[in-house]
Formats: sequence, C-alpha cells, structure tokens
Amino acid sequence: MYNKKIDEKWQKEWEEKKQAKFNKENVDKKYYCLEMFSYPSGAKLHVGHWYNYGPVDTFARFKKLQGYEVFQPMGFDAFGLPAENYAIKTGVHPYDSTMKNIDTMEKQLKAMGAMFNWDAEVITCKEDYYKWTQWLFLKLYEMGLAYRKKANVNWCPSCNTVLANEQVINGLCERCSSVVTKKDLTQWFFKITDYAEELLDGLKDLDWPEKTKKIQTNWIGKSNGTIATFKVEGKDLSFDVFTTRVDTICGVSYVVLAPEHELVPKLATKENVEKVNEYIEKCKLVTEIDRLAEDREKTGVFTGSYAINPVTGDRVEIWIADYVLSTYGTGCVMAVPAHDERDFKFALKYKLPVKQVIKPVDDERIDLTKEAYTKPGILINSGKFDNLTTEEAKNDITKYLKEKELGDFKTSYRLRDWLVSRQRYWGAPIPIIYCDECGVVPVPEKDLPVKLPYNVEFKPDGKSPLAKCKEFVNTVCPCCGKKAKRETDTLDTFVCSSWYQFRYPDNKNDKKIFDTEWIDKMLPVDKYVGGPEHAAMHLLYARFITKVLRDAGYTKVSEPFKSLVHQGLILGPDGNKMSKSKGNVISPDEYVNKYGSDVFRMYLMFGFNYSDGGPWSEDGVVSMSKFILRLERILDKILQLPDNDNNVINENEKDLLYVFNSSLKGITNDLENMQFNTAIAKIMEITNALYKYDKDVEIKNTKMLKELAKKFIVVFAPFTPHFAEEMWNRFGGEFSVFNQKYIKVDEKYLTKDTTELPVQINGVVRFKVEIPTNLDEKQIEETVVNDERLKKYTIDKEIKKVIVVKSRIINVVVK
RNA sequence: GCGAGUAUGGCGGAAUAGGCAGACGCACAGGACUUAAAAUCCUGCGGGCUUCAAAACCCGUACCAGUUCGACUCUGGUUACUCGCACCA
Repeated sequence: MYNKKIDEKWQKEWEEKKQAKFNKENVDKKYYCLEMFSYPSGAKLHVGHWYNYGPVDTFARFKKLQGYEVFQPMGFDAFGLPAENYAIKTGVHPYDSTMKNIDTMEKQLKAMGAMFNWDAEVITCKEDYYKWTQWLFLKLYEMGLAYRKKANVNWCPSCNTVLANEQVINGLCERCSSVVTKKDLTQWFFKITDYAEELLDGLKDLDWPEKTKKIQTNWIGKSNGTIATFKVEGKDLSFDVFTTRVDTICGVSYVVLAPEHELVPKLATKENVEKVNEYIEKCKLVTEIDRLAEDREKTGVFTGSYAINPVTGDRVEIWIADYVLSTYGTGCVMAVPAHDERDFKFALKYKLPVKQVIKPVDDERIDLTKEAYTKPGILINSGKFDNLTTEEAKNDITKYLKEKELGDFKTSYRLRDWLVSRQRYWGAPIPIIYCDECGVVPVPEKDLPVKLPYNVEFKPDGKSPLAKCKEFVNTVCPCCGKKAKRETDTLDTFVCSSWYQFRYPDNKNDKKIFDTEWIDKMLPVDKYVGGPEHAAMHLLYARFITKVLRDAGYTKVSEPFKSLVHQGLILGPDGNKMSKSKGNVISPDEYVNKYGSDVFRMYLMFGFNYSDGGPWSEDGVVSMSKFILRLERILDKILQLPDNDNNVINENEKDLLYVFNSSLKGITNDLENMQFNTAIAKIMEITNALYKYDKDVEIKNTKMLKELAKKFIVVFAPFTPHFAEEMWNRFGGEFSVFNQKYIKVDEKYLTKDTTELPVQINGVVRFKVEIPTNLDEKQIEETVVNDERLKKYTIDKEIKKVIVVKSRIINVVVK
C-alpha cells in the first residue's frame, strides 16, 4: 500500500542512480525549468514553497518523459534582512541561522521527491557565489552603469536602511510596514534607466502573463511629450519643463517647481525667501504616506520671481509646491489650470488666473469655473496656433520651440535608477575602496571576494554595521598602496537574485562568472515559475542585468526568462492569508508524514486552478489519499489477473480504450498549459473506466488490460512520482519509469462508429440522435428531419432552417 | 481617480474556435458487503413544477440590454470583489 516508506525507497534509488543529472551531451534537447529559489528566512518549507515546487516538478518530469534533457536546479537566496533581524533579536549569527535553515530546507526539498539537480545548487551568501555578485558590480562600474550620488532616498527607520523605490509600498516599508521617511545620503545606483526603452520593448515578445507585462509597462511608465525652456525674468536663469500637453502652452498662467529643485534658492526674492524656506522645511517633514494621501490639499508658495512663456512671451509667476515631484520629468511643470485638474485646484486656492485655450470639438458645454477641461480639442486664444487640433498643435508647437531653440520632443520614463546600497550587515559587500589620494577605487578582480567578516556588531543604529568593524574598513589602496577605507554598505539582495539563472548551469566555475559558450546553450530559461509579487522587482532587475551581461559580451541572451507562469496563493482554511497571528498556518510536514509526498502534491494540483490558488481544505487531502489507494487497488487487481487467450476488442474494450486515449490527449494538453487540476480529473476518469471495465466484463482481455495499465502508469507518473515508480516496478518495468517514452495517443480508438448529437429546436436541446460518424452534413440533416421526435415541435409550424455543425450539434429553426 | 482582472450548484472547480452548462472531486442521500461500524464497491445529486413513478415543461453561469439559428463565452452599460499604478505634468 502506498505510504511514506515508498517515498523514501524511491528517493534513495533516484539519488543513487542520479536521476536528476543533466547530461551535457544532450544539451541540444535541453529544457531549463526554473522555480524561483527559496529564501531561507523561516526554518521550514511552507505550503507556498510546495505549491510552487510540487506542481512544477510534475511539469518538469513530464518534459523529461517527452524526451527533453531537463535542467531543474534549486538554490537559496540566502542574504537579506530577515536573517539579520532574527540575529538582532536572538543573538544567533545570520550565517549560522541561515546555514541551519538551508540544511533543514534541503532535507525537506529532498523529501518532496522533486527532480532537483543538487549538483547545480547555488547559495548566494557563500563566497563562491557573492564573489561573482561583486564582480558583476565591478562590471557595471566599469561600464559606467554603477555610480554614486547624493540623493534624497527612501529610509525605513525600523530596518535602519534605505529602500529602492520598488520596495516602498504605499509609503510603507515592503518588509516591516513602517512609515518610510526621506534622507539625504550618498548611495550607489545602477543605471537601469539606460535600458528603459529596451526593457519596455522586449516585453512584447515574451510568453509572460499579460498582467505582469502590464505591471512592468506601468512601472517603466513611458510618456512622449515636449520639453520647453522658460527664462526667468530679469535674471540669467532658465529652466525646462516637461509636458505631454504642449498644445495648452498658451494657457500657462504660472509655473511650479518642486521644493527640492536646485534653482529654488536663486529664485526666492528677498521679500519671499523666508516664506519659501519655511515651506521647504515643512515639506521635508511630510512622510511618504501623507504625501500620497488621497485628496490631499495642495500647498505651495510664490517665489517672487517671474518666468517668460516661450511661445506667448507672457510673464507668469514662479511657484514652488510639493505636488510637483523632483524625481519625474524635470521637476518643473507649466501650470495650465483651464485644462489640468491639479493645476485647476491649485489656481483656485491661490487665486491664480485661468485661461482657456482648448475648446471641445463638438462644443460640449464646459463650465471652467467648476472644473478643468482635460480632453483634447481645438485650440483657441493661441495666436497663430488657433484652430489646430490638440494633436496637430503638439507637433507644430514643439517644432516652433525647436526652431527658437527653446524646446524639443522628449520621452520621459517613470522608472528611476536602482538604488543598490544597503546599510546592513547580511549582504554582499560593495567592492569599492575610498582613497584620499586616488578617490573611488574599485577592488581589483584578483582580490575578490571582498569577504564579509564574521565577527561584527550588527545592532542597528543607522550606520552600516561593517563601518564598526575596523579590520574590515581599514585597508590599503590598490592603486597607491596608502591607507584607505572600504565601502561599508552591502548590496541589495535583489542584485544577488538578478543573475542566479546564469550561475546554475556553471555553478562551480572559479575562473569566470560563467562560461559564455556553455551558458548560451543553456539559456534562456524555458519555463520560469514563481509568485506574482516579483512582477515589478526581481523580474525587472533580472532582465536588466541580463542585458548588461549581454552588452558586456558575456552572453548572447537578451531575455533570461522566455516563458513565465505565476502560481497562485494558498490561503488558510478560513480564506485568509496564512499568518502566525491568525493561527491559520498549515504545515506541509504533517500531511507529508501522514499521507506521503505524492498525496500532498496531488492535492495541491487538483484542488485549485494553478494560477489562482485558494483556501486550504482538509477534506481535499483525505480524498486525494483515497484516490491514490483506489488507483493502486485496481492496478494491483489487473496485475494479478491470470493471463488468458482472450484478445477480442469489443464494445467494452473499445469504450475503455476510447476513455484512455481521449483522456491522454487532454492530459498532455493540460500539462503543457500547467492546468494540473483538469489533467488529474482525466486521470480519475481513466481510473473510473478501469473499474467499470472490471465490473462489466466477465472474461477480460488481460493482455490489453495489462499493457494499458503499464501505459497508464507512465502517463500519471509525473503526478505521483514515487507511487508510479513503485507500480512500474510491480508491473515488472525496468527502472525507471521516468526513463520511458511518453505515451502516444492511439488515434484509432478516438473515432467511434456513431456519435450522439444533441438536436436543438430554436436553440433549446430537445433530444439526441445517434449518427454514424461517416455521414455528411446533408445526410445528417435528413436523418434529423425524418426523426419521429421532431414532429411534435413542427405541428402547425414550418422548418425554416437546419444548422448542422458536424460532430457537435444540430439546430432546427421552426416558425 | 486611472488601468487590468474576476464573478458558474451547498463547496473546490470544469467547459478547444460561439455549439449538450455544471467534467472531475468534496459534501449529502440511497443500495451492496458486514452481526455491526469503518473501509470498499455501485447508484443518485442545480432549482422549480408535476407525479404512485416517470416523461414532458419552465427557470438557471453577478445584474440590465444587444448581436446570433445558437451566448458562461462576443459587444455596450451596471454592481461587487481582487490586483497594479496613483499629484507622472
């Protein structure tokens, strides 16, 4: 009887016989199947890991049976805040706790029985990995893609570190939900904005969920517009504004700069400087969460200076206001209250003029005392641009500005450079040395890795823990040999995970980050599976780094993940997200121990639509256990049937073979699309058909039956690998069932002599007819029209039309 | 506010390309086996109406319209929930 012992027996056998080994000579048939690696913050695998890895392993095994050389590696994203926070709380060193967790999780992953290639394992906190993460940093530095700048950055006061924009969720820290504040710091950035256009453009060819592509598209946030230069009246100063509605430029009634804008101190006049400074100070105190609050009242202050409209020559007030973001566009906007909602509200509050320059095309009435008219229309009050449409005017006005050298077409992106410095201990040290003589000096490649020291005081106080470790900080300059200091910040863990897909296939290379020729054979990843929460961060960063490596000449690959799938989320039995505080956490171990790993995996695959997930159900697991035992009983019964000479294929045999082959066709198709739930439904149908045959037929065709059973075992093997290996063995199959060829559909059993077709009268199904499969449409129509049962629907009526959809349906229209 | 998605029995969920709504499973009910229970095997199972029973008929995929011989599926609108973005100029 299937149980946990069977799991263990075959796991041992698979390991001994290296089932998961990747045979390099078959690389032309490679299938790189990758699941997002584990983050060993908790001590154990949770249901989410299982839901990611179990079903995908089924997919990988299916690919193996189809004849692919499957590469399915596993590893650990081992640096990061949770281990460090745990250390702060308990005093256990992050390295020790992480390694212990990895040890436990490896054991659990092995007990899952997935076909992971452990020879290819990577652990990001180990020297042989982070050496290359540091190398990657140096490469970016060399290419001018890593740079240092002072910036007003997102600061989490609880984690005591800066955060990338992507890590700020609604003004809160992604990890601890503290309110994020701002801080001026000199930090390292990666120039991801250089790749904005390509990152956007590359999306269209990817086999990714549309939603994920959309998230990335929004995140990159491309918009086409115009840049226009406003000169400051009476001063030798000017500034640029970015606008997507240059057609409204004649309606500019004031301009606004972000409070952080560098020109602001020069623009504040004597009378206004006090008010301006006061306002700037006030803005600094506003937290991200307040700033984002809906319907927040707009505030601002007049600088006392005036700007000249480059088209009309009009003189307009220069204001500063924090509704203008210093980080987008140029940090300055031209305000057109008549045609922009925000400008309108602001103008109303501060009694600034409103000038209409666009009128609706079809003369919809618009009351400009109450709201702004933001739609495109026809220009008015715009001098020589009058009567142009919005689209024409955008083009003409920009060209006019360009001629006068006061503007040009311009594309802006919402995407900002990736801030990679972290003021934390548990990460890869940034390989940079600061020398009084030579300035910023990259650590030479031969000196890598810059080792993360073990004995460090990592209690957080806003400074990098490494700064307190003298042995680490103090070094000599690789250029001049004089005393110098190391960079003490570490790299964002997303840097570590942005390139791991390249390291797996060549994880032991100690000469290079990876071998280019080999990697170009192994990449891209054919199927990448992980949670949708990584849509904007990990997946964007990994694409960026791939393009950087390509441009550095290390690979030909431009996109790392050809095809992407997101699994859903398994909720607690109460329908809420699993959390300790809610007490609804399901532990996989309990179930795996009780029912076996195959049962657990089957339940996860059968109970939900894979990409939706849903609430956990206790009953579902029990029923799945029952199903596997039911399947085992009928297979054992077939196995024990004494052989006979009955070779007939009659109706019963045909029915069975029909169910088998049509289900097989469906299963194959479902697996390709990761529709595990429907695939398992079809496995159940085959099982039910075997029971039915067993019940209905006294003298069985045992030869056919036994052959069919063996084929069936191969078909369901990816779903229940241990159980299937066991059954394959019982049926005398040679090890391993996964070395068999996937079963082909036998088309001859898919066609039946007659088909039952539903007959509709005016679109409502009334009865069914048995139609020989070889009849054509005309003959089918005749059969139906002459059917006795049709008569009662045609009394006093006339048959207007008969629609025959071959092998589907017949619709008789009567009136 | 903008954008995207989802909505199907008591429950989880199915339904190529517009063609039998509810596959498969859970729960429930009945039967067989059993001294009995469990397990197992078999059967039934959207609602209504009718009936000794059945056939037949009517309603039914969030709601309201539309296109079509035919709509869970396509179009327009409404509601609810989920997700993404959010003062992006």
